[in-house]
Amino acid sequence: MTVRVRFAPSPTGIPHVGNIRTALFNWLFARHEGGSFVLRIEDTDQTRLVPGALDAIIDSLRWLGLDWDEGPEVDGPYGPYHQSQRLEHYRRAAEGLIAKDAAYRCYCSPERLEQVRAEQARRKEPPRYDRRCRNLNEDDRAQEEAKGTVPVVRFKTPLSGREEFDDIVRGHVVFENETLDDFIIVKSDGFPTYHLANVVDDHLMEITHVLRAEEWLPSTPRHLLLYDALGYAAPQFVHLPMILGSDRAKLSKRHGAVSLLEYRRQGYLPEAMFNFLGLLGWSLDDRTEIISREEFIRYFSLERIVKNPAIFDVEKLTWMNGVYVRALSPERLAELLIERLEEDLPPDVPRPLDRDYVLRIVPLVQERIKRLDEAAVLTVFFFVEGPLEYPPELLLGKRFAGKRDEARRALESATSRLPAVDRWEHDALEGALRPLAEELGLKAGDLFMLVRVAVTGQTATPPLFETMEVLGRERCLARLDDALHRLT
RNA sequence: GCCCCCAUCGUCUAGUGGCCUAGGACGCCACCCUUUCAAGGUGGAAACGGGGAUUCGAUUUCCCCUGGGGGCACCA
Repeated sequence: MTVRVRFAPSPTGIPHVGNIRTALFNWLFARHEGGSFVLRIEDTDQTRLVPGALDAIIDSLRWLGLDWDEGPEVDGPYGPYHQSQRLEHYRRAAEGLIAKDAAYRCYCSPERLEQVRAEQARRKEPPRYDRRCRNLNEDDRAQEEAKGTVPVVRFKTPLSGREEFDDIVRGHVVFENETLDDFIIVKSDGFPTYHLANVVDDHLMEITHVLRAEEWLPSTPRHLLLYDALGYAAPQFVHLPMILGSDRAKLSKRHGAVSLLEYRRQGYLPEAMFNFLGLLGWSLDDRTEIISREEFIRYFSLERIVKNPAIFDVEKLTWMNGVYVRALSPERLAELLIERLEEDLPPDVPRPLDRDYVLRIVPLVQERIKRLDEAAVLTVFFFVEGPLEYPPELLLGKRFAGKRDEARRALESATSRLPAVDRWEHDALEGALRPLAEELGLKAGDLFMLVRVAVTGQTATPPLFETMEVLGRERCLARLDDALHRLT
């Protein structure tokens, strides 16, 4: 039997890293097994649809390279892949259950249900449907129908017995039926609930393994009951550990950056995110951190999925992203940087950026940025034309604090010495300034810092002489001159 | 309140009865390299929640407790 798995998001929000990790594990399992990865959209709640959510889902998956074999935009033999287009299947299934007396119509109003729950809460009882409509007779039903009450359909849960199954990561799990209630399978608007639609589709689409987040574990007995009542064979269940926020609670917008696309915006690379997410709840061995997509596919196994929840640690993601940034080819990094810088640089910097120029900057920043969005601050001075903006005190720094004259003299010497450098290249520049420091009785670093600020307006920059080389003679001398004026 | 799951450094994890004086990684600290910032190198601090039981021997098996998480909708 070939493996068929699915990722079944509902378009009710932007997918967060936990959702996508679930997609990733499904995808990895399918690719490892040579099976199929299905994308199914669970849009059965018409009231909660969020515009743009579907695009965000597709965007997120594509960004990580999680391609699906069947689903939206990819026709397959089991379509359609939007549940809202499969209502007939659910309706038929529900009717079959009613006919078999495995389900029944319930006419209780939401208000009454609310009351029941409130009452149960008061008595510290578990909130459950009190099964009032479970045994309605023909007359009762006719009466309700006559009143025009639109019913829901509830599953007739056995009052005793138990549901058990072997979860691939959890092991043997048992639920007593008496702790379950008669859950709704068709809402009054005629749409199925998750439970029904999910079971019907997983069966119809011949899904072999259900990999989903652990939050679904408690509803698995309901699904088992449905599979059984419908006469379907249940798939293998694989409940994945949750990904929690730093407060150990379920991920929500409350946790700041949680959406995958938000990380993309911050300048994380898809290959780093892929690697990081793949290691949240799964590991290859006791030492491997950097794993390529091919290796993930080759080695991924359900057996090595961990049971305990994981906290999403951005710090480690950021480190890993740095590893991937450094591994990029200069050409690729230049490409990414151009796109990014054109976005982030001040508006007066002319676009488009010159590719060859950026290519010269790349080696200076590659090992200094962990995220793409750090590039702009680190490189603005390469792009702005006029005088730099920085407070004069920055020139003085710690070394020349209160010694303005000394700083000015040093800078003057440097400024007058530099024009004589015939080749404006880093080694020649260093060859001019390093001896000068000694002549002036200054530590090389102190003189260099003075020049660095004059030329870049910043105290943290790529190596000074390489930077000056890229900036070019004219711009450097003009900035040196400008700095001198600020000191007088 | 009821049900279910989980439990190794702050975090991600290795570990499946003796190989553990518990390994790796991020982060943190120190030192080295160094013109700043990084990157890199070296070293360091840092964990088996508690109690029973099984066993010659438990991080590893079982039970209880505690702690954490999840679920209990006409949401998925």
